[in-house]
Amino acid sequence: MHDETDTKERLLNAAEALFARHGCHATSVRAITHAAGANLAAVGYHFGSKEALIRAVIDRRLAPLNRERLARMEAELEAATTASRRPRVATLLRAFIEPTVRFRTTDPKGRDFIAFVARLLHEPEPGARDHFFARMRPVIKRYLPALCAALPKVAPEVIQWRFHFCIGAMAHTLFVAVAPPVAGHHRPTALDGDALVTLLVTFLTAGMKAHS
Amino acid sequence: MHDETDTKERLLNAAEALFARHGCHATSVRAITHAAGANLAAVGYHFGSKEALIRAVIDRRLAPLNRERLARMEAELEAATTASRRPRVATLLRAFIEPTVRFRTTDPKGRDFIAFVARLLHEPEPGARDHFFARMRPVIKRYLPALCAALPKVAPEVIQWRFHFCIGAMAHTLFVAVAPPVAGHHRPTALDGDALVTLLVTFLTAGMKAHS
DNA sequence: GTCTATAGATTGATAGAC
DNA sequence: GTCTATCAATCTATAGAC
Repeated sequence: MHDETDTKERLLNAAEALFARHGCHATSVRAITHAAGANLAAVGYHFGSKEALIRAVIDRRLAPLNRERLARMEAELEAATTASRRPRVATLLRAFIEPTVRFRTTDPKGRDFIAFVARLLHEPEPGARDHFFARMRPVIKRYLPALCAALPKVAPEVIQWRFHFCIGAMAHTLFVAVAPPVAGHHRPTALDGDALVTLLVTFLTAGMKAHS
Repeated sequence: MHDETDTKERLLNAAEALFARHGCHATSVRAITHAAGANLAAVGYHFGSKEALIRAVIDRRLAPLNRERLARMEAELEAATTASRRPRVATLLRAFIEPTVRFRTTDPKGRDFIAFVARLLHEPEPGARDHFFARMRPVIKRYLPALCAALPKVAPEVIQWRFHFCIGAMAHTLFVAVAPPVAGHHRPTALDGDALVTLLVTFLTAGMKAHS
C-alpha cells in the first residue's frame, strides 16, 4: 500500500487524480486519504485544510510549467533582439502551449493535472480559481507586451482579448484530448502531442494576426 | 416573496442563478428552494430529483438557442446554394456564436446560463455534462459538413479539431466577459455583445482558414 | 400542491492516545 | 507523524399530515 514516497507526496498524487476525475468539490478528504493509503487526519496534519491541499496540488505542477513558459518566451525575445527582428507570434504561442502538452505526454500524472486545470479555469467559486489566476498573472503580464511587440499593427486591447481566445481554445482542447469519457462524443481522430500543438499554433497564430 | 410565476419556474430561475454562481455540486436543494421561496420538498415534487432539475435548467435555455443556430446555418447554406457560391465561414461561425451572446445581452438571466454552461463543458463527472453534449451533438453534426463545404481545402479532421478550438475560445470568452468576480484578473476593456462577437468571429475565421 | 419532520448517509475538522 | 473516535453540520430524498 505505502510507496517509497512520503505521505505528503502520496496525498498530493491521490488528490490530483481524484480532483481530475470528479472535481474538487465532489472529492472528499476521506476519498483522498483512502486512495493515498493514509489516515483521515493526514490532510489536516500535513496541509491544514482541504483548501490548502488544493492550492498545493496547483502549485506543485504550475510553478515549473510557468518557469518553462517564461524561459522560452524570453529566449525568443532575446533571439529577436539580436537578430534585429520582431518576435514571432507562432514561437511565442508555442512557448506558452507546448510545455503543457509535452508535460501531458511525458508524465502520466500530467493528464490529471490538465483535466483539473481546465475545470479550475471556470470554477465559479473564488478560492481555488483565484489562487490559480494569481499564479498565472505574472506570466500573462509578461506575455502581453511580447505579443504586442510581435503584432505592432494590432491594437493592444484586441491582443488582450485574442490572448483570452487562445487560452480558452487551449484549455478546452487539452481537456477534450485528455478526458475521453464523453459518452458518444464526436471526438476527432486521436493525435500525438506534437501534432496537436502544431494544429493549435497554426490556428491561433492565424487568429492573432487577423486584420480586423 | 412569491412572484406571479409558478413554483416550477421559480425553481428553475433560482437553480440557474445559483448554479452559475457556485456550481451545481456546491448548490444544495435547500439553497435553491429557499431562494425560490418554495419548500424544501418542492424540487422532489416538481422534478423528481436534483439531477433532473439540472437537466431541466439546461434544456429550457439550450433548446431555443440551438433552434436559432440551426435556422441561421440553414439560411446561409440556402443562400449559398441559390447564389452558386460556397457558404461563408464567417457567417457560419457567427450563426453559431451570436445567438448565445445576444441572448446574454437581452435576458438578464442569460448571463447566469452562460456561466453555468462554461462550467458544464469541463465537468469531470458524467451526468449533467453528458446531457449537455447529447443536446449539442445534433447541432455539431450539422455544422461540421457545412464548415467542410465552406473550406474545401482544409482536411475534415483538421476542421473537426478547429471547431473544438472555436468552442473552447467561445466558452472561455463568454465566461470571462460574464463573470467579473475574478479578483484582480487582467480582464480587458469591457465590450458590448456585438463588438465581442465581431472580435471572436474575426479571430476564429482567420484560424479556420489557416493553411497548414 | 404545499408543508413539517425526519431518516440515513456523508461531510470537514479536530481532540487526544500512542 | 500516525491513529481512533467523534463532533457538529450538512446533504438528498421521502413519508405523511393538511
